[in-house]
Formats: sequence, C-alpha cells, structure tokens
Amino acid sequence: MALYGERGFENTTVAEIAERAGLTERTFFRHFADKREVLFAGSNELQERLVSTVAGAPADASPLDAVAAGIEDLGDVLPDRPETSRARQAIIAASAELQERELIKLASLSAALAATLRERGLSAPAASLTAEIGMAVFRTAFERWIDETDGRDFAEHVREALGEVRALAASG
Amino acid sequence: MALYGERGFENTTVAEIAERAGLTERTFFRHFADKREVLFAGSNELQERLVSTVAGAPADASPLDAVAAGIEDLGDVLPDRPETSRARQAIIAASAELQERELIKLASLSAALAATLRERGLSAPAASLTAEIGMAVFRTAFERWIDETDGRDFAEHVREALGEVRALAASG
DNA sequence: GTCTATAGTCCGATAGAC
DNA sequence: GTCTATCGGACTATAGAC
Repeated sequence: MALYGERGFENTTVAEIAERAGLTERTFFRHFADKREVLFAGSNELQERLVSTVAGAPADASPLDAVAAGIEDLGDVLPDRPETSRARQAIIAASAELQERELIKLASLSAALAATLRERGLSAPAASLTAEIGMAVFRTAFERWIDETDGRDFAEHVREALGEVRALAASG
Repeated sequence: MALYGERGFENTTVAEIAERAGLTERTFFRHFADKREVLFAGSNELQERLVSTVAGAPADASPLDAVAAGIEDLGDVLPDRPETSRARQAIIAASAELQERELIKLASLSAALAATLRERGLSAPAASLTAEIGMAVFRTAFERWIDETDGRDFAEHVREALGEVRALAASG
C-alpha cells in the first residue's frame, strides 16, 4: 500500500513490491493471484463474517433488520482507524483496474447476502433486492466513516444510513 | 465473438483476432483499449440513449416512471435477436476478467442515470437509490429476454420486472 | 527459481479521404 | 493540408508453466 500510494498502482511493478518486502517476484504471485489482489486480502473474512451474522439473526427479525445487524457487525473486521481505509480507497479511486476488482468483490458480497436471505425463507427477487439495499447502506456508511472526521464509529453510520433508506422507501 | 466463443476468452490471443479480421495486432489496439473492450463496443451508445430518454421524460412523470421509459426504450439499441446477446453473455459468464469489465460498465450506467435524476430535481440519495432499482429492473428484464424463448420483446420484460419491483416495495 | 507467452505501449513511417 | 487508418519493430511487465 505504501508503494501504490507513493507512485500510483499502475506505476508500481511487482518487482518493486517484492524487493521492499524482501522477497522475490515469484513469491508475491504465490500469495496473491495478481497485482490487484494484494489490496483485497481481507475481503473473504468480511464476507464470511457478514453471512454468519445474518444467518444467525433471530428467526423473527425482518430481512432488512437481519442485514443491518450483519453490516453493523462488520465494524470489527474493518481497520481500527478510518485513515487506513481512506488511504486504501484513494488508491482504488485512482485506478480503473482496481475499481473493477472492487466491484466484483462487492457483487460477490451481495450474492452471498442474497443466498443467505433465501435460506431464511425469502423469495429470490426479494432476497436480491434486500441484499442490494443492504449494499447501498454499507457503501454509504463506509464512505462517511472514512470521510467524516467526527469520530463516530462505523456502526453509528450504518444505523444512520439505514434510517435514511427507510425514510426514502416510506416516502416514495 | 466467434473466436471467444470457440476457444474461450483467455485462450484467444489478440494476434488471432487480428489475423481473422485481416489486420495487425497494432490496429486492434488502436480501436480498442484492451482485449476486453471489443465486447463492450456498444455500451456508450446504450448509456447515451438511456440518459437522453430519461432527461426528456415529461417533467411531471415520477422518477421511476422516467427511468422505466428509458429502459424500455433500450430495446432499440439491443441486437435484434436475443441469441446474439445470449452468446455474448455466455462468453462473459465464463471469464472473471470480463465480468469485472461488465460490472464497471453497469456501474457507469447507474451513475449516469443517478446524475440525470438529480438534474430532474431529485435529491442525491433518492437519485442513487432509484437508479439502482432501475438497474435491477434492467438486469432482470435483460436476463429473461435472453433466456426465455417465448418471443416476448424486451419492453414487455421491462414492464413485467418493474411491476414485480413495485409489488415488492409495496409489500415490505 | 527459471523460462516464456502475451498484453499493452512507444517510437516512427506510410497512405487514402475530405 | 489536416485527419484518420494502417503497419512494423522494439520494448516492458504480468502472469503462467514447469
């Protein structure tokens, strides 16, 4: 992340990353499928955490409440300080390649969420739509947690974004 | 598309594509920024069409109605026969790289749609959410138009998917 | 760890269309 | 005379095969 931040993703070679880490190029590719993947190392853990929390929500909780609980809970898996995430997002924002990779990770998260909701008895279209609304809440909360410097924690931002989505749904 | 279909995207080289087209590799890259882009050549036209229809909808039309009109209208820009789109989607489904590219094109479409809705006076969060619902309608209708062989045209599928989304919103 | 194929860029040269 | 399309060769970096 230091190298990507200094000179940009496209202008950083895997050889340079390997050198700074005291490894060889080949070793890098043994750990990460490609040059982009190194920035998304924690995404599997995030997805597993979300799925297990939503699956474990009380059976009588509404689908959206179950999803909201799962997203709030993700605060534990995110870096302690938002500055770390902010630096990472700045790197991603500067590279189309990295944005593509991020989108497919988020799509995978959404699909896993929808599958979990179907297991809770929701119909396929309702599950997909609820998952997409959940992703919108996640993106909004994450963005604000990164950008706003008022120190509110991630879970608070999730509750706020959820309230806004609900108000929007009620009004129109 | 013929070559990607025969041997798969990853196993097709740009040299082979150029050879079949009677050109050189260099000429391919003059026309397309990379090997994936050749499959998404029509996407700009699609986006412009959607934006201009939504922007031109009657001022008193609801945001979702304006979006629905724009999506219905896209039938004109899609290939005449769904088989063409089906073959293309099969190629994309077989390659993670192509899925990434497709997701970023759809994200661009969603962002353009949201911007158009804001110009119509909608607030930023409402515009984004309406755009995402529109994209869900588009994806659903497109998928069914490709997969179902009953000959119903794209616009009919759009109206059906929209009705389902509305019913879902009303019920929960 | 070595070797190699392929994607994608940079340089420059040529030629027809309007 | 400018614009746009073609081609050739050399070059770097990613990523896969072994």
